[in-house]
Amino acid sequence: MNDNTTEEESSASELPSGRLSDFAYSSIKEQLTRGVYKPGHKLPIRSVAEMLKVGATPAREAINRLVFEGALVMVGPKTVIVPHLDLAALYEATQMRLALEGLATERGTLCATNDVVDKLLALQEKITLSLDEKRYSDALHDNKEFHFTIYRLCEMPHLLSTIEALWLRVGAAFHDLYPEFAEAKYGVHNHLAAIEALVDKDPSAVRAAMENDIRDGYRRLKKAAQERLKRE
Amino acid sequence: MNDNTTEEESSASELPSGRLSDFAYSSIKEQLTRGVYKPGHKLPIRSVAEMLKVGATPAREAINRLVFEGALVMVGPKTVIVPHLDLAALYEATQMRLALEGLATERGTLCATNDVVDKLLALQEKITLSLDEKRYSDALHDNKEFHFTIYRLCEMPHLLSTIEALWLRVGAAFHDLYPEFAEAKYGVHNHLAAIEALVDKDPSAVRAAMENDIRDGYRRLKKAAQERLKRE
DNA sequence: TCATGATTTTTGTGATAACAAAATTATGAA
DNA sequence: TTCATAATTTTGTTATCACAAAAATCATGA
Repeated sequence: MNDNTTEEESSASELPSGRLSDFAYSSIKEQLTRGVYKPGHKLPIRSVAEMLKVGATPAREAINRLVFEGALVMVGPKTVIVPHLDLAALYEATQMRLALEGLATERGTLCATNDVVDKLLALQEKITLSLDEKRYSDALHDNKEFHFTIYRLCEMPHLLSTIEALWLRVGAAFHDLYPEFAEAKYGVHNHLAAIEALVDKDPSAVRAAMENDIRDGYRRLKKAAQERLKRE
Repeated sequence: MNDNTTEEESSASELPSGRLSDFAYSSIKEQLTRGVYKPGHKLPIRSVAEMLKVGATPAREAINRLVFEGALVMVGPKTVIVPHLDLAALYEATQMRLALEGLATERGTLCATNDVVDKLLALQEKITLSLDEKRYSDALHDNKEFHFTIYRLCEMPHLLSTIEALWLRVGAAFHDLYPEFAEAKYGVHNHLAAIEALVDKDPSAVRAAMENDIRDGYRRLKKAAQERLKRE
């Protein structure tokens, strides 16, 4: 388990290879981060099973795992849904992100090589380009890759998978307002500051930059969520 | 899911009520924290199922969940075992504990009432008494309760369950050397400092005390583990 | 004694069916 | 309409079985 970390995403309907439970898990997970389902959408075992063309057992296992991770929520003994916007949950996730991603950043900084810096620079360029061309989905994807390229440096596998679960949790509940969220040149300044500090091998400076990035994202997401909630 | 938080432990073989998966989960979990199994002990689905007198499905689900939480480890495609002593894992868990429990402490401090302070004082007295009478198991239990009484104050449910998973992970791998670990008046000074700072409503002071407690525990556990590893 | 290959046993996975409980829909009265 | 209740459908849970793959055991030869 915990093969979360280095999976390169697969664009379309991948053929089930390996354990069907894992296939079901990553399928639902991808649909969640792509915003296929609206908040409140029900995910009954049999429907998921039929959709993915697997039996009930793998579907059940995948759903349970996602509930456990917080990417889906149980609102009744027999009803699992995609989570609604929830500012308290967003706040909690953000606080945990600051603590955990801050830790990973600081610990990883000293292990950074030139390769890493190059990769980060390349990623940042891709992000900027994607934003200019309004390909928000790509921008979000590379933004995630930027963060995790740093977090992977510290070689703490469980820390990494815990952070991934947090991203998934936020992504599941807030994906549908990512477009408006991404509008404002998301995180460019913070990313560049992080890279510079990384070159200087200054752990607390890198951490500060990343924390700023997280907080900026939180503020923007919160604002978008509040406006959305007001409108409804 | 995540009914982790406020379960009062049940001393003996509880009767399966509610979902059998949950029953299996808490049974194994309790056995793990009680140190019933030596590190390296295999936990095959069918054996667990037979032991708990449930079908294979609930046993499978419980085991998978514990693997996911890190309380059990997979060492092969078909073999999960109780984890061995692993100093790197202990270090990683400690770093995460410092980040997360520090967060919970700081956030909870301002919400503390007099009731809480009284409860903490009572717990600390129980701990000291248990240690004097060499009832280490009781001391460990109340020590955990002490910590979580503080962590619960911030009302961040997912943060809490993540912390619980960390305790379980450390407990599963290191339980068998808790006696030697607990010998030295574990944490008394730090706990008292935390209580005082809590009365003063000084978040960073409470956090510092709790972090000290975590670090002291880490050092002692590490030392005991190193000696154990050398002896073998 | 130890390594290596073959054989047997064990084990995880996934499909399926039965059951009880929950969720939904229909019904009826105020 | 609105609310409570009854009927019906949906749904999660669990046990069981078959199968393939892994693990353990045994046999063989150096």
